Amino acid sequence: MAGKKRYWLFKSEPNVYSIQDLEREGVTPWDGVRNYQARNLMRDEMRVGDGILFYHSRVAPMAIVGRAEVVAEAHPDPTQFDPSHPHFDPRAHPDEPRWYCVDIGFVEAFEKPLLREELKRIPALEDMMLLQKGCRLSVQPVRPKEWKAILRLVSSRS
DNA sequence: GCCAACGTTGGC
DNA sequence: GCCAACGTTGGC
Repeated sequence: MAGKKRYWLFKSEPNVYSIQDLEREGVTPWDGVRNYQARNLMRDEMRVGDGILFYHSRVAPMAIVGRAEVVAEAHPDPTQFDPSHPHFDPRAHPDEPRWYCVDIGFVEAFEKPLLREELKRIPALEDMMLLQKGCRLSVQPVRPKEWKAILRLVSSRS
């Protein structure tokens, strides 16, 4: 039996990979993640069909800019084996991969991005991981009530 | 650009 | 296995 649908938030610097890039490509492997906590979430927790909020970080204005979904479960991140790639990891071997990634598919780009500044003012999002001080996790879980609050906000503005 | 918060590495 | 040094992330 399939598990219950879960929700996630993926951070990305738009100069590196933006929601427009995802819209153009349709599907992309979320490679290059080199953090064990994020890897474990992708490898062990994510299932096809899970919802993803796409967040633009380190840019003004920082915002949730769209929605994606998990379209393929975790597989070894190919960039770890490629010596010419910036994310090459000499400690990884094909028979014992160290890093994994899921594939994500574009769902929608929000007409009006939800700015970090306004998210901070929404009571239902008070405990959201994204908004906690010092949270650097680039792939993180989102609670169902947070997902609902955010989608409600999106539909109320379009 | 700054720097606090955090994760990883490596000497012991 | 501790922990200081180092590197990185990412909000501001």
